[in-house]
Amino acid sequence: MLQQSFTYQLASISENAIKPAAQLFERRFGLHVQELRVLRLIGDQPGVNFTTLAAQTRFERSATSRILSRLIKSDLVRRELDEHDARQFRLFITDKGTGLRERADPLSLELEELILSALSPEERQQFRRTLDKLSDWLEREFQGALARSYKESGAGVAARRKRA
Amino acid sequence: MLQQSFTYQLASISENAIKPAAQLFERRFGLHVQELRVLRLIGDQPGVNFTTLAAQTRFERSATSRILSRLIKSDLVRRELDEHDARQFRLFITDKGTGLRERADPLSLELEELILSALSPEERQQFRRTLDKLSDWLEREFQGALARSYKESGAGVAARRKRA
DNA sequence: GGTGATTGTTGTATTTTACAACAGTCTCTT
DNA sequence: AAGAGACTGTTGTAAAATACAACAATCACC
Repeated sequence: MLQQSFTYQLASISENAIKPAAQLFERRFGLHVQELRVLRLIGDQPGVNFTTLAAQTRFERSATSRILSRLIKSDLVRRELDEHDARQFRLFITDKGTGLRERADPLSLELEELILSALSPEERQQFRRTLDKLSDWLEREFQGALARSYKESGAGVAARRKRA
Repeated sequence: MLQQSFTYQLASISENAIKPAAQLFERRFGLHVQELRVLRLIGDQPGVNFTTLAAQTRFERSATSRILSRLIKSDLVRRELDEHDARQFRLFITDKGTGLRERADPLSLELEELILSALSPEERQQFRRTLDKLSDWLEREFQGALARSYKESGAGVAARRKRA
């Protein structure tokens, strides 16, 4: 095979791993992985509000909001008004939601096992450590470093984007 | 932070790394990364035909076809009819395309350097090895292993998909 | 009590992605 | 040599994902 760029390789791994897994979840539980992820975030942080939640999902607030309303309609999540601030909701997982998680979480772990089964235990450990390190750096520093190294005139950027 | 699923972490790394890089390329060269990738594939395999190419891009043939036509219109790629089979084209990179690559490729390498700069040289090496191993396994075996472990009735699958 | 900020939702435009139909060409069979 | 079927690459279009901005309700502060 050709010399593969690292970023491409990463993208392709994550796609090859995620897509089939996502389909499996959808078939089994009738839930998109994104919904499952929001469900988990709420389950792990009883009483979160929307803004905090949306910041963790890495999709748009609007998307998060729609996912949320589906979860509520399916009775997997419920929300209460915050007693101190009527603008906010506090979100909780329901018993039904907990039940779903109890079935879904083991499958997630199994799948992860399966994906990583190509690696030896040491490799696996090392790999996770490296991933942690890398994702940390990417979230915190990378964007800034990139901007510093490759900044261009604001005008140029804006102009190009319009045209495209 | 919460216990992160491995697949989610991968996706988020690749997104955080790729998106800003892609924007940079677009600003600099007026080319989407996908187009750049197709350009590279053609440059590295002078005379490829469309089907082979499409199999390597990991997007749809239709998408590949449209990307290709943009590259041709921009005079970065040219195509000849295959002399033995009039159904096929053979694709070549043009001088203009080569010129573009000569400017774009170094930037790719630099960016990759920057992304991986969080890791020590040993980590980096180990990381790439692991990625190779993993992507290999995912491409070759994983889908099959998944199907074997988690197969469900074909009817059920089809039915569910209709409804969704 | 009025101004500006914040919370979460909704409408809508834009882009991406997928699917399927298609014309042209080939291969193989009879 | 003619017809069936398979292949190549392109195109139209539907569906889904994504982004953006407007919005009503509420708050906080002067």
